[in-house]
Formats: sequence, structure tokens, C-alpha cells
Amino acid sequence: MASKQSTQHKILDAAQSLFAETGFNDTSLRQITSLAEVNLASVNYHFGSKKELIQAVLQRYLLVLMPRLDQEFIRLLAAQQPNSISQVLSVFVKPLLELNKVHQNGTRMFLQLLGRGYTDVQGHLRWFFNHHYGAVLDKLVLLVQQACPALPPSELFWRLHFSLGTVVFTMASNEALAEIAEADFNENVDIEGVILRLLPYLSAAIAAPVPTIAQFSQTVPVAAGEGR
Amino acid sequence: MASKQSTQHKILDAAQSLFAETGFNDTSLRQITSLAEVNLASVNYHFGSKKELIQAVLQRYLLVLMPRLDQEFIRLLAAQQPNSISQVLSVFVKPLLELNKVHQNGTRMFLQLLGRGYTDVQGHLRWFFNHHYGAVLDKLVLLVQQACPALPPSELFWRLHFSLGTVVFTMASNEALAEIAEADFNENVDIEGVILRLLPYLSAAIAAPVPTIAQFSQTVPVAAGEGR
DNA sequence: TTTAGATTCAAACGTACATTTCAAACAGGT
DNA sequence: ACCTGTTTGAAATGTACGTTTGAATCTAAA
Repeated sequence: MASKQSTQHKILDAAQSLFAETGFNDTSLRQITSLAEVNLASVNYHFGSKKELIQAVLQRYLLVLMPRLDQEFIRLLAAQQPNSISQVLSVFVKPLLELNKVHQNGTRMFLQLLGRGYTDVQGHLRWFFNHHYGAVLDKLVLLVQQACPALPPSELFWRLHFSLGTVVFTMASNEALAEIAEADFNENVDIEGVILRLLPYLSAAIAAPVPTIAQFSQTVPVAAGEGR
Repeated sequence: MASKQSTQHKILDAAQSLFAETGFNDTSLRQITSLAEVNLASVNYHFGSKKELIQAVLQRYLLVLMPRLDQEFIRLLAAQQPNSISQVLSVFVKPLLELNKVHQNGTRMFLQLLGRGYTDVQGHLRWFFNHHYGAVLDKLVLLVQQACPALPPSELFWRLHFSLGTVVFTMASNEALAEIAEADFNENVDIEGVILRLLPYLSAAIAAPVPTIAQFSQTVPVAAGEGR
């Protein structure tokens, strides 16, 4: 069943599983080629290096996801009246879940890999992302701006990154969290369930009121500067 | 100035910097001892192993932070009427910022290390955390439950973990984000600024309304199951 | 000053890693 | 069946890692 795919394909499948589970740097080519049941040298033959293999694993999903997201963003931008933040975030759901067609558990794999990429290889992925898909992300920023006109640009910047953190960290530790949730609450939690739980959380977070200085000093007494 | 501290102290300082920046597994003892200007063998002599060094680095902060948080939680729990979610989250600010007394940039260091621990050594830190500080965390859960009585326990579980992800990821990539923010918005962003931005974001997120099934099908058309 | 214990030091150990090498096996077109 | 380019195979290369070792050095009490 899994035997008649090409060596490259077998390597990609094995690599993404191990990368997602253990991280990029902590996964060796020996583990990958062993799981894929191919020769050690074939990774360097087909992909050149471990670094290029990592890129190939990510690209398999990004090439499907990003054009899909782009067309959704274009659709929303063409709407007559501005979309709500909830509507904007909702367009992520289908494209993300369609990654399950790329590979079994593709959605979870991709989001875990994304998280690994952001924490493992500091900066590299972020640069790669902005360079290749900056235009898509710009559309997202514009949509959120329209949905939350009261939000200053800098506040929006931070909140979008907060949200990225929420998603990426959740997916990185998804397995462990799902185990706990099932044990404690008898809930069967799949990736779609987590994504649907994230939507209202992130919507409320991004659209949260921007506190004034006056409001601050009520909840945070003197802000703990101590020795200003 | 930095020369008359003990070898153990020098190792701890060097280790936490490198751990926070590069992660636990990707930081070698040779890098640490080189930065600390001590002999390679002294890590194993003073701490036993790399694993125990990691624990020692984290403990230096946890032993200060957790009792501090515990007493804040106890104070809030003694209040007559339930506290707002904003009030509950606000008590984190002072104890976290006081970690700057433990070491320069202690707050950022600790939060970065926390993030590393959660993604690098899967499970280990989480177990350690719950085992040693489970009672403190239980108080937090109780406080949030009182602040958001409409939230089902399982939803609360997920939202607290979402929030942990937000904080931890933000701090892990804090340097890069702060650089971008300064370049794009001319804002001087320190760790306290980020924490204060996180408060309203997280408060709104945790207290977000729990959507009903009916509300879902409005924003998420058919939930992309495709082949149910 | 001697001496016992604590600490530092240079060197080595064994293991694992990514990558390279080059011969062997394989493929399809002639 | 023969050749040509592609792919696989086993083995080796050089580097880096965590840890161990045993002698040298420091420290302070006797």
C-alpha cells in the first residue's frame, strides 16, 4: 500500500511526520530514511541537503494553501460592506482543512510544522514567508483593518502576531493537549474541533477594546515599575 | 564586574541566554562553557548533566515566581465578589516583571525559556510543571471559572492553553517582533509594553462568548467536512 | 607547613550527525 | 542485447556532541 510510491514521496512523508513530532533540528536524516525505508544517501541525492528537504516539506502544503487563501481574501475584499472579524477568520477553516487532501492529517502536520519553523529556525521561516507570500498577508491585514476600524495599526500588528502564536503553539502541542482533553473531559478532539474552538477566541481577542491609560491604572496598580 | 561570581552562577547566566535564544537541544555545553569562560567539564561537575542544568536554569525563576503567584491567587480568592477576568490576569504582571530582579532581562528570559520548554522537550516540562505547581494552577483555573461562569470546563481548558500559547510564542519571538514594531511604527517596545498589550487581548479572548451550533453554520458554511 | 577535600583543567572516549564517494542496480530508447 | 543516464547501495569522511577521566591546582583547617 505504501510501498509503490516514489522514493522522494516516501522521504517527504516520513520527514514531515518526524519533523512535526520532534522538530527540524532534532530529527536526523537517519530517522527519516529509516522510517521511509530508503537509503540514507537518497535524501541528499533527491533534495540536496536537509535544509532543502525542510523547505520541500513545507512547500508541499504552502503551494496548496496560500493561493487558496489568496482567492478567499480577494473574494472578501470585493464585498460591498466590510466583513466582520469573525467572517475574515472563518475563511481560514476550509483551506486549512483541505490540506487533509494533500496528505493524511495534513492540516495538523502543516500547522505543527509551521510552529516548529517559527521557533526552531529563528527568523528564516518568517523571512521566507513574507518574501513569498507577503502580498497575501497584506490582504489579510487590510481585511482585519476593515473589520476593526477602531484598532490602531500598531495594535493590529501585535494582535495578529499574538493570534499567530495562539494557533502555532496550540498545534505544536496539539497531541498532548488533545490527550489531556480526552482524559479529563471525555471529549473527542480532532483538528477541526480545535480550529472551530479557536475562531471565537481569536475573533474576540483581535477585536478587543483598546484600553485607555485611565483604564489601565484601575486594573494594574502602578504597573510594577518599582524603581522608575 | 562579571568576573567575581561563582562558576555555577556564570554557567547559569550563560546557559539561560543561549537556551532562550537557541533552544535547549540546539545549545551545546561547549557554547555555554565558552560564553561563561569556564571549563567544559565544570557543567557536569556542578550540575551533573545537561538535563539537570536545564532544570536549574528554570528553577531559579520558578522558585521566585510561583510562590508569588500563589499568594496573589489566594488574595483574589478571598475577595467578597468574584473578580473580573481582567483583574485575574492583571496579577501576573507584577510577579512576572519582578523576575527582572532575579537577573537582567529575567522576565523575557523566563518566558522565552518557558516557551522553549514546552516545544523542545515535549511533555517533560509540562509534567514537571503540573507535578510541582499543580496546586497554584488549580487556583488560577478556579479564579477564571468564577470570572467567566458561562464557560464550560472544557472550553476553559482550551482557552487557557490558547492563552499560554499566545504568551509563550510572543516571548519566544519577542526580539524579532519588537524590531519590526520599532521599524514600522516607531514604537519603543519593551517587555512590559508587550505584557500590557497582552492583557486586554487575553481578557477578551478568554471571556469570548461560546458560540452555539446555530451561530456556527452562519459564519462557517457547512464546516468543510466535504466527505462526512 | 602539611594535608585533605573541593575545584579546575586538558585530553580523551564513544556516539551520532550530515554529507560524500563510488560502485552496483536499474531504466528505457535504439 | 547494448548502451546512457538515473537511481540506489554500503561504506567512509570529518565534525560535533555529552560525558568521563585523572592529574593539576586551589582552599582552608590542623
